[in-house]
Amino acid sequence: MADYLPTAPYRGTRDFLPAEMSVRTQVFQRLYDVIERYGYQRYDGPILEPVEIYEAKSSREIVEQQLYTLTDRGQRRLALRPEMTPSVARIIAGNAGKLQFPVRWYSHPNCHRYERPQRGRVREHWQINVDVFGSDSPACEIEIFELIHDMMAALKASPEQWVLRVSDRVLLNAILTTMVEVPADRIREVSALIDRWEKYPQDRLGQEATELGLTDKQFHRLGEILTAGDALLDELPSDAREQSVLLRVLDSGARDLITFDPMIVRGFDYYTSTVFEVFDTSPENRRSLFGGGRYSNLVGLFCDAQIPGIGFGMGDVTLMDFLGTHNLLPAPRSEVDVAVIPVVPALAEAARELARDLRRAGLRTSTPLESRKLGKELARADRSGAHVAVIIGSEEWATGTVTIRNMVTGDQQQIPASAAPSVVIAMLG
RNA sequence: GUGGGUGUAGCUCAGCAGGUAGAGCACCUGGUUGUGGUCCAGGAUGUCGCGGGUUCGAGUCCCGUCACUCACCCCA
Repeated sequence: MADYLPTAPYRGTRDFLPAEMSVRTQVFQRLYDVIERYGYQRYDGPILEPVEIYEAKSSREIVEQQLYTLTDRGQRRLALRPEMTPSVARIIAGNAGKLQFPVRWYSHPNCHRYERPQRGRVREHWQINVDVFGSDSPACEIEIFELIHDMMAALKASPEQWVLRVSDRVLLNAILTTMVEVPADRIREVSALIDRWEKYPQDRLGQEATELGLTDKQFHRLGEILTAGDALLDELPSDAREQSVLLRVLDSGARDLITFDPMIVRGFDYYTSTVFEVFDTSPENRRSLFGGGRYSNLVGLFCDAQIPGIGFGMGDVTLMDFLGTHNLLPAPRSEVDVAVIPVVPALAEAARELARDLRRAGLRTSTPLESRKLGKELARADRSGAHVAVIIGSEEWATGTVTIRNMVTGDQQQIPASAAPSVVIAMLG
């Protein structure tokens, strides 16, 4: 027996058959529509990038363990993009001279990371990226947060099904420095610990805090602060208040769009102030649907210009889990609206002729590729989701008429062939 | 990279004190030579993930391996 090649896609990647593709297309189209309504324009870039653009500012874990890398025939080190933000920063830097800032851009790239696949995580995912470049204004934050709310509304998600949690690294640093007295060289490690605060049990958190040099008193104080919620905002040091973009958002009318949560830190090194994530409130989906933040210096890797950016990524895997969990997935579209079926092979030409008229009227129309019995073709038409069948019989065709069958009710009528497009459209409406 | 669970028909799964492999759904044919979805009658389908071991005999026990899956790490 021959050894066949495997039919399963490479681990962590997915095939999308038409039914699933149809669902995805509908979901994504709703999101594109919302994003474009805010004036964001779509761009794209290469899936391959020089490794160096990730080494400087992504997370260490991604570069060291999750990057797909290769060397080209000219010994250049390349990577399959694990995320889009460094690419878009590169594109912005390379074209800064001809762009009118602030720039609003979005894209929908596939990104690759070498991970162990599990719920919400695969090796190739499709991530909608939305970014604003060239503005430090808190208006960027507010617009992005409003946009996220509109995207979720377009998916018919209700507000209690998800939560937008926001923090600010500048604020967090000030809190750690002044309120917990964390030494400057420990800020980053303590931040990473905070990122895991909800996942680890208290004793493990305490143990790691001790290893980082925190006293029991400092650890206790940290716990108080992280769980204080909005009350924390009232006891902030004044210099933190002045520096934080987020506090200006919280003082605005956009207050109700977000939940302030100092436990949001995020892993990417390039975030400089605002950071945020969207979570499903349903417990089986524990990973974030959106993740993003403000990055002041990323474009600086590529040029002298100081062009700040803010944006987020939204992954298809966690999104589809969310929609599935809350029963928000749209139904796949049918293959066709109408099937034209000749009763005998000799009428195949007539069927194609009529199908041509139906297609010109905008109807998605099929004709049989194989000559089979009428019953077989009707069954096929039914399974393809066609709501209407047009049956072409010999005597009828000779007199210029066809039979129209409503596939849902089974009702049939004879009509002039020339009236078929309008009659079918009326039946579908 | 670390740990747990699962691999039997196209799909969902049953099978177990080790004794020659099953159900439902789907599929095919006919009843209906110009009528699908219902109904009736019949039918096809498996290297029981792979390799080795124990045994008279292994889907069932043991070892290894691969795949899938869940969790950790990290992140969409």
